[in-house]
Amino acid sequence: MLTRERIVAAALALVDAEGADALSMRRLGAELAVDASSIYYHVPNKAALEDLVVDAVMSEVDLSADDPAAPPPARVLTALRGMAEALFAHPRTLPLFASRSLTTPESLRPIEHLIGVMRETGMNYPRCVAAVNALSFYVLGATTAQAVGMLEEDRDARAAAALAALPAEEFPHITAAIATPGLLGDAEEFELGARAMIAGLLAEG
Amino acid sequence: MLTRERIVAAALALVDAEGADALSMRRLGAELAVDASSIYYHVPNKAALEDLVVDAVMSEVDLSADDPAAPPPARVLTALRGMAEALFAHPRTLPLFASRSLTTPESLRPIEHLIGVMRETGMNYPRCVAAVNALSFYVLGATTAQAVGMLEEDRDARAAAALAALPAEEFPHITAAIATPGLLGDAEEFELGARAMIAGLLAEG
DNA sequence: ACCTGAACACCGTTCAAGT
DNA sequence: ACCTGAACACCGTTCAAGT
Repeated sequence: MLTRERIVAAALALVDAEGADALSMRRLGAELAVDASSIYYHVPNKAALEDLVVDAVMSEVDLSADDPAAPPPARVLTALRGMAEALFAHPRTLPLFASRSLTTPESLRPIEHLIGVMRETGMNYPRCVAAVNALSFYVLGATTAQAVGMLEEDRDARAAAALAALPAEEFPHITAAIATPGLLGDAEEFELGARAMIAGLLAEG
Repeated sequence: MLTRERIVAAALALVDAEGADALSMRRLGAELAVDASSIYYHVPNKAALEDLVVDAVMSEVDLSADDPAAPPPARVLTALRGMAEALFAHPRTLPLFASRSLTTPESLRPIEHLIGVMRETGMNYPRCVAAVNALSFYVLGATTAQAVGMLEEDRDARAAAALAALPAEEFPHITAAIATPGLLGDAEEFELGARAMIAGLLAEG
């Protein structure tokens, strides 16, 4: 029996293994030993399926490390770490996050959690939402930047070549930045940026 | 005569008018009154074309408002405003930004500029890059959030319906946030988040 | 040098028909 | 209720051939 769960699990596995471009209804059907058209009985269309893949990844976020007694900045940092961990476990789904949206209660739980923590600082809702939005995009950005290294196959040699070909006189900083080895590990870099953003966003509350 | 410039201009116009999904080599060929295969003489493939569309938008960023004598935080804010303005002028290209990368000198100029300004605070290169990365993703995130309102056609009614259907007991904050009218205009919200991030990122320099 | 046409190997989606 | 098969209207990319 085909179920929505089986379909989503197969779709996520396919994206993990071969990238977002490899996800097609026909290919997915083959993977499930079923005709492509059968999928439409369980999922309205491909866009909805992509939403569900994004939901599945976001549902893996572990919020159990939260200590409700800790100060808000520490709690937010813990939550962001949890998000980064889940995203990093599925780097090839990252492009989907930008164009798709969260649709299930399970996947919206981390967002609910973050708004709740921000809220305890006395910030009003519109500002909480803006702050959570900024933080979420930071996590997505930092995770994407880290994933670039491990996904050379997906990555365009073109982009790297373009950076390398940049005239050093006109682009001294980019040139120098490329030449400077990352003094910080990825994890430390993530922490630094996250702490900075949290401090900034909570300071003006 | 077909040129790379004409192709990119037509591609950007097409995405602006009908969204990123409408961009196909065949459709673009029709728009240029040329066979789809002719495009391959000027651009290696569709991924490269999408890179060039992203480059074209980023090249529109106006950095002329920069005052080199101003303090770094003010200069960074000015640059982010310029980026947001350019992105907001082409909201339907935003999904492309997440999956494509900048490849031309013109489009990398705002990045070079930002790194340079950060650099004047004495921050080392890896941290400058991390900071600029975080700020860029903030601009992308904030712009995307703002664009959602004006692009209902692209937007899934599914996403909105999912939020509305969320059980209020389990998701009190999201429910409340939806019900709370945006007290801040989009522009003010962008400014607040941007100032907060800049303050946070420059503070620990 | 620049463009075309045909071909190859794919797509997403619908819908009558089967069980 | 659940799945299939065929069909429709598309795709990206290649490559010999034309001018």
